[in-house]
Amino acid sequence: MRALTRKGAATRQRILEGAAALIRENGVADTTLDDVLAGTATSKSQLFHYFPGGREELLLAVARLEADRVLEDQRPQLGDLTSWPAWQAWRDKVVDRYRRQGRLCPLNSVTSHLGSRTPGARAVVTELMRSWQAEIAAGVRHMRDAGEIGPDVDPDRAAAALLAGIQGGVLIQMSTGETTHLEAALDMGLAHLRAGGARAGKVADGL
Amino acid sequence: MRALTRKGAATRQRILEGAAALIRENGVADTTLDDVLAGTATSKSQLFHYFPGGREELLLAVARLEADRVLEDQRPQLGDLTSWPAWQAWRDKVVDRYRRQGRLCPLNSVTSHLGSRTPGARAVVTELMRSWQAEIAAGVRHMRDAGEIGPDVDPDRAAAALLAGIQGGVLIQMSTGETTHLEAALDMGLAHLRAGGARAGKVADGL
DNA sequence: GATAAAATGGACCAGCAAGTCCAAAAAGAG
DNA sequence: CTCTTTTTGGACTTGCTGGTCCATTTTATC
Repeated sequence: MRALTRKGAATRQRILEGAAALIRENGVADTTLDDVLAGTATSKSQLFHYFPGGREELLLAVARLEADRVLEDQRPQLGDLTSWPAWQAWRDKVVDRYRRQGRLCPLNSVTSHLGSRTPGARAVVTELMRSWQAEIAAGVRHMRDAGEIGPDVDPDRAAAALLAGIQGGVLIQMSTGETTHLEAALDMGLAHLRAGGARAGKVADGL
Repeated sequence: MRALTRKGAATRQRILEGAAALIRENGVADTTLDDVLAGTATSKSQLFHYFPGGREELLLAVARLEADRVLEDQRPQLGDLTSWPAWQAWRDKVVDRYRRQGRLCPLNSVTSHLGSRTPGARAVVTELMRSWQAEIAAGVRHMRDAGEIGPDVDPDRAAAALLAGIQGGVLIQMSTGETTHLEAALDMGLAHLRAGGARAGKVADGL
């Protein structure tokens, strides 16, 4: 049963990407299976052939696709947080990415629609957050080892805070359409790291 | 037409609160109008009598209700950010509130479900964010005037960053179930303010 | 080229949930 | 007490959308 012709694989991919595109444009709620069919020149039997779980399975696949995109769109900067200019470059890339994306956040849209019914949806997001945070933490660790950040800073916790700021910034952007909050959060997070990371009580002087 | 008997007002309220309770418990997607009817001992004609716009209007009303709750649940601490202990108390209250709330975030649930169809939904969130940020900013301003924070800190931008951290922390909690990120974001934000706000890089551009 | 497996087309079904309607009961006004 | 307005009950309609089914065509394999 694990057979899958080249043609079949192509069709599956076409459906998946077509669905993702539609959702990115119109949101999940306004994207029916028939829309996907029409938009990808496929028939219902094809969709259910490649996604036996129907709508739910398709949506989950789209979620995975979008989750991958999120990290990919931050490369290569995300994997190279080894100097302050590099951090700044990453920050700019993140802001730019979400500014382009506009109000719609396909991943949030999909997962909040699948909601609690599908544990898989949560897993996708959780996993994304985990690796995202891990990469940021690696950067913090690098800077700490390089002596740019005080040794008392917990990389994971700092990364968690930074990540939360990003997520919140994007969430707010979904309502306001502005990236103001995203930028403020990132800038504050970076400033805090640069200041040596809360060496409790001590204000950065030299630098 | 602006007639509304005492009995009528009570019924309307019963429907609204019943709907909110159901949504808080089961999420928007799994809450049908019939569920609301059953849960509030009302009939369909009543629902459409008091909410002529049907489901959409009801959901919007629920969104407003939940938005109000968010700020109310932070009082009186939110309005009294006048000392570091007070800030800490507020921080604890926020964490506690969302820890209690658990994975489900009714407001996010409702608005992301109404999505882009209803501009009103966005407006509710935007307004909530605006006043939330304003109250935080007032606190920052107070601390700055008291000399606890450097004069070069932009209260609005600091508040924006803090707010983004909160939102992101809650968002992540919706997947992970943990308040780790929320706490990390708040703690970092407060630490940063406490450290004097150490020159937050960019020039402020307000909201 | 024959046979099996996969891919495709599209009609059809079923259920649900939003919304409509009309008639009856209750409440208010005078 | 009567007349009007509001409130209520609940059956009914309707449209949409996810999902099923089977016949047909195409592709792989030997």
